[in-house]
Amino acid sequence: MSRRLAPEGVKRNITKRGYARDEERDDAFRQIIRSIPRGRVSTYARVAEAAGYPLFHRAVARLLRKDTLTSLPWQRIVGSGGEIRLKGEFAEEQRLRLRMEGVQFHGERVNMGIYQHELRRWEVLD
DNA sequence: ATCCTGACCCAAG
DNA sequence: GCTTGGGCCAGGA
Repeated sequence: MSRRLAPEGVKRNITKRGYARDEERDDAFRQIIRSIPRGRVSTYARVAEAAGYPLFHRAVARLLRKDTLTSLPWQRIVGSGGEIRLKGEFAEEQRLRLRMEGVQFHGERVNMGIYQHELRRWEVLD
């Protein structure tokens, strides 16, 4: 069976909790993140929006911080404008990983004009 | 409940 | 170009 993530009718854009299971939201994020191919990148905000949860960019960052070991290509998520948002050695690790995938930088930033991946707005589960 | 902080973002200046 | 302030959501103290 399949279902749309963030189905119609789910309330969004409101500041109260509890309108969607956090786990459901995180699954939506994981789907989107895994859809980014090698050598391409996307941003926190775009992942959130594509998953059906605009304004939840910070939640994407939280997930990546906590969920690094679940085979997510975390290095492919960067800040708007291609900025690396990790700090210190972690930022270096991300740059290294991206460069190994062939992503080139313009100064400190990823060249988004070339490497930004156009995300599909929804994904099918199962 | 309040306060602080963060792998965020964007409009202004 | 960069810096700032305000907005955003959620987790932890």
